[in-house]
Amino acid sequence: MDKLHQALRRHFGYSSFKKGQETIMKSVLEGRDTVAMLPTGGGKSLCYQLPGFLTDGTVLIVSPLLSLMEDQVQQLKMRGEKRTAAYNSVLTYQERDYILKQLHRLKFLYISPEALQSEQIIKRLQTIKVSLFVVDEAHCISQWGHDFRPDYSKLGEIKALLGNPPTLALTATATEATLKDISQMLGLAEASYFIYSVDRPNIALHIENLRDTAAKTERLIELVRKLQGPGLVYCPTRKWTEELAERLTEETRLRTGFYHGGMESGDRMLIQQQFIRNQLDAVCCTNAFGMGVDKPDVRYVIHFNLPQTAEAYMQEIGRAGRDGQQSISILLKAPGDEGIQEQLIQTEALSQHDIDFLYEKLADVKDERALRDILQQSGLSETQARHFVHLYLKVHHLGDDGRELIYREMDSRKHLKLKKMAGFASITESEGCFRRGLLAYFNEELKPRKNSGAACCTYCGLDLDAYETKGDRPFMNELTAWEEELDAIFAAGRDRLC
DNA sequence: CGTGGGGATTCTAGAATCCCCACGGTGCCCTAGT
Repeated sequence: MDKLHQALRRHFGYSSFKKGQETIMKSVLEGRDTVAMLPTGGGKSLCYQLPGFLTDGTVLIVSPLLSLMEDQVQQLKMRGEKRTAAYNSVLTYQERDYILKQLHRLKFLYISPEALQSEQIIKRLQTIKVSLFVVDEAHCISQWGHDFRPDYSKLGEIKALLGNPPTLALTATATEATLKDISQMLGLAEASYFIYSVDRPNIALHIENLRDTAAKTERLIELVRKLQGPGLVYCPTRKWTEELAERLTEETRLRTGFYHGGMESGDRMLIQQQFIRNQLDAVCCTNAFGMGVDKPDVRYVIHFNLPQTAEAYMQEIGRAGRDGQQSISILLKAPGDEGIQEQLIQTEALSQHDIDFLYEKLADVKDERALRDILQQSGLSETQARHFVHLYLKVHHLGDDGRELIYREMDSRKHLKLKKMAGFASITESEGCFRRGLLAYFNEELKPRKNSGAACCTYCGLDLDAYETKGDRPFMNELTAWEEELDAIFAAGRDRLC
């Protein structure tokens, strides 16, 4: 048995690797920069955890969500690896100080791109050996780094400040253009690429065209009532998640919840936990729900509106059928769906006129905080202000006025988003196999389907009845929920005592 | 594009109606002053 297999057995208790894992790890262990795309549930974290055990130094993992970091830290600790920590705003000052002092003893350190901007932590990281620089959910670099979370675009600089340690970028869904963007932003000129199919053959792809929103609502109720759960319903706005959850509860009597970014973090955790523990049959959610929700048996994902991009669609339907069992994704369309999305993109970008106005207001302000305060008072949203400040500081650094560059950047971001949106809309409208069209967007060819039991898509023919509930289903039953709750409390208590 | 909050207007002194405008989705971050 070779070193990798031995370590796999010793640290994780597995006897074999999943597809792709071994080649990716070998690349990492040879010290090469590596970009890897593995399907959801393909065991991405193992790709840096195992090499971490086999090399000296600390593995630094950039992660997009606090909850994701906490989950990973907990899992590693449960496996017996105590030299693991997450550095973020959840910690108290003392806890943070402790981590900074103990940095050289850590095997795995999880951190957000924002926390990684702190001079203090960079200075400390420069004194230790970073054996591997990992960017988890690396598509966030491309998806968010340009505007929503600009700190993602600075990871390349930080990697350089740390002496360019070997780097591993991991994602489940990316087009060729996104992968290029990731490598460019991280400064990976000569990375090795390991790209596996984005296709999920066990998820049937269904599209239904309906007259209007009212018709979609009726159809949704009918579907949720009939389909084998549990399932997710992706909604376009926060308000829709709440309204549809209420309608579904009334009309189907199933246990339905809602989830969006405007909720208290405690409520968000509760819904996630209830969904994972099968205490909810369906969750109506915005695109906030999903990353880090590792539930194997989600049976359906319904989209109440067109997602903004094909990447978003793939990611969201990918939350179904991680156990490999038959699952279905249903896209409900109605004329005018794109209008709302398009308007969102249009209003988010600043016009030349806005930019001129801001330039006059800012004149000689140099301090970043003062900049942001003035921008907030100008009626910009927080996201708009952050995006502008990011570009403003970047072009000022170059020494000229930079206005032209900002015009162009804003405009090209907007057009790129509109293009992606129109691209996905046209895939859903074109004649022919939907899966083929979708895979073509990711530069993939549809291979002959081995598993003849799995349906492909609406065009190729699928039988919705096959996805209906079989036998009795657990209707709203407070006693069951109460007993499960108690079990969970006892289980948690036992863990603590051990 | 579609919706909803809020201010202004209306006909006749407090509520009904209108119109305009803002908003819509994704998450990190101790900022400062109690």
